[in-house]
Amino acid sequence: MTPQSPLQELLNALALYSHLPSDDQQAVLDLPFRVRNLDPGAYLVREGDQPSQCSVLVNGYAYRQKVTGIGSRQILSVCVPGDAVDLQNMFLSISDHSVQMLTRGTVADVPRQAMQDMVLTRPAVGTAIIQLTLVEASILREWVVNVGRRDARARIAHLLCEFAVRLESRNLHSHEGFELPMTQEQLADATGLTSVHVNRVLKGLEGEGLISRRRRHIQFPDWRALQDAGDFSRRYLHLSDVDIVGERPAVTPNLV
Amino acid sequence: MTPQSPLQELLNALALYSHLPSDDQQAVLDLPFRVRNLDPGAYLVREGDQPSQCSVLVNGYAYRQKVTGIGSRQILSVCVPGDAVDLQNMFLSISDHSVQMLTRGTVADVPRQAMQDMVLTRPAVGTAIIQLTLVEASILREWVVNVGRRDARARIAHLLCEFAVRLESRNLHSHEGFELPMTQEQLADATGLTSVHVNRVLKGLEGEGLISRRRRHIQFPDWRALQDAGDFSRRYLHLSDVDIVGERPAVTPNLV
DNA sequence: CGTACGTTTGATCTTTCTCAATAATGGTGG
DNA sequence: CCACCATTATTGAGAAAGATCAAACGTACG
Repeated sequence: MTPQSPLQELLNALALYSHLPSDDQQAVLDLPFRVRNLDPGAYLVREGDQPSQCSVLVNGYAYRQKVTGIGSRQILSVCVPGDAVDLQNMFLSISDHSVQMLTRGTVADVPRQAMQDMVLTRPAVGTAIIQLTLVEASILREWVVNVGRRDARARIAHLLCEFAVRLESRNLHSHEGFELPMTQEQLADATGLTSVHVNRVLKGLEGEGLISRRRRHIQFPDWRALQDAGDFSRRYLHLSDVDIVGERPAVTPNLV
Repeated sequence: MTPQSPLQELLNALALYSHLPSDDQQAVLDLPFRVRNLDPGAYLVREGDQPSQCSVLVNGYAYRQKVTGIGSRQILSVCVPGDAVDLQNMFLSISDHSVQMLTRGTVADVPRQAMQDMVLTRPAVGTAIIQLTLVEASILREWVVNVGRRDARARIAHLLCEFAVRLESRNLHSHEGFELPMTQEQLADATGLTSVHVNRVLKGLEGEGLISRRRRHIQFPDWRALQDAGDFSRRYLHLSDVDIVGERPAVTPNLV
């Protein structure tokens, strides 16, 4: 509603894991940046690049990706608004993967040096950024498990659960379900399957009453059953173990 | 040869990615710690734990691991001497995965607070630790690709290549090859395969002349061909893009 | 209105898993 | 030093999940 800095989203993301003192918050908002509007498929970073800025996703979705020697693609994670897309590149010079827009959207480019200075001189911000990075690593570990040790049905169900909870934790979707910003082929590349098989699995889940679909809009008529099918537990998202000890069901009231 | 602090290994690991001023080096060596000897299979951290110390692997090997609801195990990474096993737990309270010893070995437990203070008050150490964490994340991304988009033969070949290069970069094995510290079942859990199939693939690689084996000792008669089979490029290990720009073939003279 | 992209469906083929059994190997106690 | 036991490695045969190939169908958009 109210006009706000594009970097407000970044602040929200950081606030998920730590409380930032208000001068640190201000420092984040005062970061220099330049805004860009991007189309689906546009690259934010390319594998091998040595980027001089750190892009923050302001709105829209993006994904991390790597391509094998024989040309198949693996999607490594989906970035949501507020994600700092290449923290990696702040401390490692050469990017080891690519980041592309999934939907149309906007990013704010922050000079690498400014971001780095802030992380190193403001312990609270540094802690928050490290926490974000560690949560991303935790999600990555869960993806290894998903792709390595679950069958197709569980992989898809797990991905849908993860996405729903992550969106919910950032207040990006309503109880009604959400708009999945990916094609079935992208879903396949995220789960290590083929698009043909993804299609069949989705139909299967729909037939079982675990999801319902109208185009890419997904709803969860039986959230509990979907979690079971996907062997999903939100623990690895670390949504409530930094500030608050124990469960905090209020975060996703309608999904518990 | 010379008696040295158990934390020397940690320092070596940090030095791989940054040059540390000598007072920072000393600060690392001055960290308080307690040493423990552990048998294979011993847990360093359990999923769900809230550990109060950060363990550094001094010698031997360990692995990160998660178990799915139906009981299958996925190995997420192999830790080598010098790895700080739970940096995660320094900034996130609840561990999202387990770490177990692969071989007999020793760890040095550093109090969480001491480690955290050092990271936050010494920018050079903080930078080095963040770099280590980011390289681990990069390796994790490559594992997602490996498990998600490569066939069995490539997965095994890739794993062998990665392990060889990582050991080499820390001077932990000779040109002759190395002692693989894993059973075929653990290899299977690392690659999302079954031990039966791992066995067949290993025999296949041996038959093709890409590796040779005497028990768990692996040699590489045709290193180039093995890399090709595994679609392996060491770029994602970030071994030479922090301090030094461009390739530095000296790191693994016999493996290039 | 047509074109491009995404989805859906069917038929067939491969890779990898499962189940089962046998053979090495290393460690241990006598 | 040797016999025994628990692990680990190896091999075979059959089953299954998912891939591949091919085609038709929708839908959005210029």
